[in-house]
Amino acid sequence: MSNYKEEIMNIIEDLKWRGAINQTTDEAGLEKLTNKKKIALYCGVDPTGDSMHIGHLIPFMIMERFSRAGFHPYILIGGATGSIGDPSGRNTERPLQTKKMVKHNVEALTNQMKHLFGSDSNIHIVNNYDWTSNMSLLDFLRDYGKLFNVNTMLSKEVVASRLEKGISFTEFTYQILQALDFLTLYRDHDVQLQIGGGDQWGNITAGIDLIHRIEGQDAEVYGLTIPLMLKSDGTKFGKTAGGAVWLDPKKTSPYEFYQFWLNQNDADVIKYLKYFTFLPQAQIDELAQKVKDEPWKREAQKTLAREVTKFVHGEDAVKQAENISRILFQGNVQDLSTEEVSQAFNSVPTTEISSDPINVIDLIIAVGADKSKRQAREDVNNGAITINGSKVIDVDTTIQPQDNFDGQFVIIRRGKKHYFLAKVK
RNA sequence: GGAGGGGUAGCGAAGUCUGGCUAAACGCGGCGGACUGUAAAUCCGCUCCUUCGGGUUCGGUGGUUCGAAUCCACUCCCCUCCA
Repeated sequence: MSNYKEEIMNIIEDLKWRGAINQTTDEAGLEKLTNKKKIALYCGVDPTGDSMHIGHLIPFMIMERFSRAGFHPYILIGGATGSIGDPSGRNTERPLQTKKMVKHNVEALTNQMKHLFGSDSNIHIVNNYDWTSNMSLLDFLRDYGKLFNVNTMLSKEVVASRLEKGISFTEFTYQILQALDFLTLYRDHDVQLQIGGGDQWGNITAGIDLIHRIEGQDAEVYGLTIPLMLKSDGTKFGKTAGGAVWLDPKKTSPYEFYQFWLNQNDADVIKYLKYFTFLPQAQIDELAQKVKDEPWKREAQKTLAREVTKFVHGEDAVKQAENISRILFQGNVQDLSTEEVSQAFNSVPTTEISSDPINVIDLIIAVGADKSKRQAREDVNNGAITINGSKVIDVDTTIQPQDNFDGQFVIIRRGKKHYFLAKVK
């Protein structure tokens, strides 16, 4: 594979091709600047939860692209802004998080990010709590409040849309805090570009305005927003039956993560390849052609799953996920050795059972494959249940846990791809 | 404080006047199956629990009744308008 850095002519051109740009404050100016200077840039993440899901990857992929192209990205964790509440994207007031919770989330997210980008990454992580927490109210009002025109603040879409239902002064002030972040990063780290979701436009321009006011009109700063990621059917990207797809392998196993990407449909897969992988344009175009010519091979989906899993969980996780997938979908579990079972089912829900003979229905419940016996019976009657590779269609079947895999495991499958493992004590 | 409206299964929403035919329409979501490419779309089935006898449900409590989501009383919560 060719080097990403050499591959692209201009980062902005590349982002455009990848469909990663919704709007910019001055595209021509930004393109010119990025051509002659490896600028610093930032995007913010508010600690609204203690774990990241693939939605967080959307801005991160762009940061990583900048990083690989030699730029200097900063990821700002909103220890301050997160304790205020961003009114963007909401039509009601956000419940305040306790300070303790914000702190906990900040720590959790920071750790996850460090892990995601690796210790040798040149992506820096900063926390706006550091420059906000000790500012006095009087300083805030005198130094910055004076520079914000309430009329302008009111006219921002996010605020305007809330005026009817009401917005607290706290949330109203959010844009000032975010503007202050941009200013601080501009001063301390020469950050010249802020990136955010489409709903961040107002906050980003607030920052640019503030910098212009304080540092002068010729301060060269830009904003760029990312389009909302939607599936081709118009539904939200990144949700599955089980909820969000998490980056934490404890919450979403690498195998499940891999499967999520593998299962993307033809209409979306190229869009995701452009967005979530670092593959060069030529290779993606080639894959796009393959989707048209031989869709059943699912080359594009496989590549997408491999690349994204590699980025998030590493090469070994990809190998393991591919291995598990091959066994589960192409082979017969009965052909597996006991050793292979424990490998392949490492990330599958596992329950300990005794070695006594057990009724199928009870086994299904014990292992958590269904939540009620009623449902379990229905699934058996529908032919949805497979034990150790053979279909069970009689609800009165008795399973001998010791019959397979050296008496160590029983493999339960519900439907096409839900596997459960019973470990015999 | 005053006047109205509302709380029904995971969600949305009928049913309440005219009590039983209502474990409760319909839509969404979810699950399974068919088709297929571990896709999308479509189609079919299921979607409170059960030892399959039954049991427990319509904010809560108590009542009327042979019988209540439906009628009555009290109570809690939510929304809108007025003060």
